[in-house]
Amino acid sequence: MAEGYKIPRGTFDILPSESYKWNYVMATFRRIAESYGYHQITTPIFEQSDLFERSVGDATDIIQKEMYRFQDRKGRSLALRPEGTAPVVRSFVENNLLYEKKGNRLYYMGPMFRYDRPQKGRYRQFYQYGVENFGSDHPYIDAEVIALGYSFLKELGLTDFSLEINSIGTAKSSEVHNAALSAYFEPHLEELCADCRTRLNKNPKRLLDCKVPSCRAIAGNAPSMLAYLDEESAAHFARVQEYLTLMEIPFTINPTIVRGLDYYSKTAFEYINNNLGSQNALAGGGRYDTLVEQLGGKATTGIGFAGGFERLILSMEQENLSFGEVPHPRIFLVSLGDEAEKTAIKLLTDLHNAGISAAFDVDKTTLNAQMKAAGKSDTDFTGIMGDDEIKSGKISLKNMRSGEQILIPINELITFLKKN
RNA sequence: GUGGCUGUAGCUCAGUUGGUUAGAGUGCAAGAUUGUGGAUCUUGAUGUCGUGGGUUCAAGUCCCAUCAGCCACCCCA
Repeated sequence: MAEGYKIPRGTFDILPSESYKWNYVMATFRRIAESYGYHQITTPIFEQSDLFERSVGDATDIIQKEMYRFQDRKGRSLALRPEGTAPVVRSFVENNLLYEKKGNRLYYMGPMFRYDRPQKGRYRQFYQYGVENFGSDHPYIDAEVIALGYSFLKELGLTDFSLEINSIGTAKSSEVHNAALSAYFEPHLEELCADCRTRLNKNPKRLLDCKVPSCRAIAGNAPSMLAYLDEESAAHFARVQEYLTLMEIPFTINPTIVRGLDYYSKTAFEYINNNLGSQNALAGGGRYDTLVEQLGGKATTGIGFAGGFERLILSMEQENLSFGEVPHPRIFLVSLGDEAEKTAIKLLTDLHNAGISAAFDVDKTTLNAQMKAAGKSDTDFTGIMGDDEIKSGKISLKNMRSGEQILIPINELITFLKKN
């Protein structure tokens, strides 16, 4: 480390002692997604930059200041993906997945990149899981996608979160609402905070959940999003709620949920954990009925959500939840003397070939040191071999949890370990 | 991108108004224990005091810059 290299800002290593947590949540997500009939899709971590500019929205912070953009040697403008939906839609269109058996229920996991100021729960390279469902605009599908996310969080044991849903209507009704908001806030321009003044032009809906008290007071009487829903969106939203109720999924309606990406329409939802500090969104998503067509595909509706693994693990740690079994060897071999060491190494090879995790510490020679190493490894069993055992072809097997010790023939060890 | 707090051993942290060889707990290693781990005891190793500059006879301590983490804003996963 003479050079003192340091990890880039906002990134982190997943160290060996933490990896099992990541594997656990990833495996759980995969299991839940597959139980809902979803199939995994993996897309590159970089794409043409205009894929994101056109879908996420030119004016959004994600595109304006957070995207890692670069040129390759041929001058192509590429970007490290800041989110997962656009690439999946790109692949869906490019590969005509609409016509594939496994094409319209997709899930993905992988790193995303956003040049943000790092904070707990917010990183420049972060890992997301998500699902996308194409081809049906039935409100049941909305409820099912929401249910998938809900089941996942529940399956992990999380309880400190809430599901908030909203409908942002169609692009048309949203425009009308924006106009109404502008008309409403315009006269109050002087009283608004600096952020809200820029929001007024960029995205008036954002004024609705400003945290500044003076803005809040004004926003209190502002025209609500729900009041401006077109008939179809309103009916759709009502039915989504009916299905969620039928599925016994608790939710609250939060008319200030906006979502930061341009492509959303109708249903929008977030899973919020209020103990996480200011980065409190566990996952979020919504319907995007025009995105596929916008990206050059046949008009196809879609809905999906994405969540961050970092915040998930943080929440689980806060709630003291289990990440499954901590990896440890099944058996640790201890040998005394040269003959025994040879036997141990042969046995170790057999164990590895049988797919049993087995450990051995050649550097430690005394029994005591080896036993200590065995204890530290958190092994289930320790197999001890000395002169006595070698002569009789047996191994002393100590159960490290109970302390019990038995003597069994070496050639029965693998069978024994598979059974116990 | 804005404002604030912090940075000393692998980890958690102490370090008095600037003063000589920078400490503790934990973890790590060895031994007590050359056929039995987890408890206890003994001993031991480990620090560019985030980095770079400055002030000073003297800087972990003061000043400036820089990097990083955290908190709030912003944004969002």
